[in-house]
Amino acid sequence: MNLGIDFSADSLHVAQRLIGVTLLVGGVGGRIVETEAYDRDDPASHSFAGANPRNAAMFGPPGHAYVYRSYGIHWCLNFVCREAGHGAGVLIRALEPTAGLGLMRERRGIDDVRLLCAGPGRVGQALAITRELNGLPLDRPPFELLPGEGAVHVLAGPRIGISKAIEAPWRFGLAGSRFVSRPFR
DNA sequence: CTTAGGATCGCCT
DNA sequence: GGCGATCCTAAGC
Repeated sequence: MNLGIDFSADSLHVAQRLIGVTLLVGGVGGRIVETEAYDRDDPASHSFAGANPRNAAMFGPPGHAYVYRSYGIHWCLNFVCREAGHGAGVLIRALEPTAGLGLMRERRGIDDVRLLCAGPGRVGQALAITRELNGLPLDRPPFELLPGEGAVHVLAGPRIGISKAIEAPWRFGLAGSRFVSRPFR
């Protein structure tokens, strides 16, 4: 049970509910300000063509991590949704840094807070995400999810960096946040 | 401000 | 051999 978030729900629902929630990995992280939903019948999803060694965690139990290597360089973090075997998930695209700023600056090699976690690859580097975390449950260390404060206004728009299903408005963000990877419009 | 190229891994045809 | 759920740097308007 994480904050009343039901990870067995639809990835679209989970992606919106995660906005405003604080994500920490080993005590380092911040408030989630941007997510993207992916689903099994979604041409842009890693799970679209079925399970393989790389995306296996996406077909595992909900409420666990799916970590993948992007462009052979970056590590990106997803939260698995639906039931085991379905293949849905939510990509964590950006955080507003709130905890472990010094460590994140060191790992990223930059000072600008605004750019520490503004993008899925940057989140991975700042939180030291690696394949060791792939498949691990989100309700136990090193993961920690903390409830957001008050109501949040969530914006939606097309997902970024994909070439299929480019029109689906399955990217979500915290209205007014300057920590998103790209503005909503 | 926008655009272009390189880095580099795993699964695909 | 091709192509990404990306990011950084450099160069051009």
